[in-house]
Amino acid sequence: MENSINERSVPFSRTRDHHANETAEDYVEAIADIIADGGECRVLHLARHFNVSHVTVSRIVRRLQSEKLLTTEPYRPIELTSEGTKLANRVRQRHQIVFDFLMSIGVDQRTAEIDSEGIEHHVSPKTLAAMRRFLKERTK
Amino acid sequence: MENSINERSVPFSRTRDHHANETAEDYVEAIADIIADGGECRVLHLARHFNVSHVTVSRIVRRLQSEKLLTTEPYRPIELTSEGTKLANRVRQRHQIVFDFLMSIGVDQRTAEIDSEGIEHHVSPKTLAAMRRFLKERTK
DNA sequence: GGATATTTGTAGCAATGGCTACGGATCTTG
DNA sequence: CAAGATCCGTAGCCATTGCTACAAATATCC
Repeated sequence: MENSINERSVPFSRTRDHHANETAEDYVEAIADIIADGGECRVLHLARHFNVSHVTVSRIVRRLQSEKLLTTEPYRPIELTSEGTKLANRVRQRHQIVFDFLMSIGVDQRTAEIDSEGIEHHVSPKTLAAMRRFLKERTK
Repeated sequence: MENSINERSVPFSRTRDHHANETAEDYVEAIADIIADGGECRVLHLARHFNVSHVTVSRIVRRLQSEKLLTTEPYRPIELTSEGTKLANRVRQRHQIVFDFLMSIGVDQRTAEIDSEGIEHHVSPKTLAAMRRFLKERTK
């Protein structure tokens, strides 16, 4: 795990690492959001958020802890490390831009919410910059 | 496998089926392209295309055959079924629109190629329609 | 036709992410 | 404080997609 927001430089580098990266991005983003909302983030919050069992969350949380993106203790809330927070901030920014961008080209809000979640992981810095430029032009 | 081009209607329905679907889409698209190019599609062509071992391709091809998207026999070329061809056509169209769309907002070709491959699987019909509208406006 | 090269299949391993079932920890509440 | 509810960890299953190593089939080339 390189903790880079987009490590692909070659087509179809579809490795397990890539998927694991997406999962990490989704999780730190969700954790940051949940903490921003309710104050603390528990396994069950994530399980509800992703609509998976608490067991799946538990295992992924353990992995992300070993990758130093978060800290937690058994039966305790989940916190992001500084590294995890940095990643979360980048991911949230990127997500927001992709969402705003989809809205700006006329996608309805519900669809923009769903699609931006899937699309965000595949938006390279260059494409993100293009979306940013587009939004800037629009608001003029 | 529902053979639908975008079955997500709820955020984070991140099931194994979803990933398997993406793989199926990538493979039928690649097979159609390879056949359109060189005439026949072998396991090794796909292995080179996706930059994975022939073993990985072999197993996935077997699965896609059981899903009736393609036909093949041991040591024989791979053919798409009518169902597989239909899916391939839809995927190729969608891919082309996403690629054209990225180019139209100022993304360089190389980046558009790479990002469109990842993004395409997450573009719902509604978002695709918005991209189509955008491209139509542009050419005016 | 037979040796060689290429291609493909099989066996078997690992990592990731789904799940249910069960049990233990923690919190809430009377 | 004890009982019940809630939350979470562990065990153990499956599917998918990576891999190497080895073996078999097919194609190629004298």
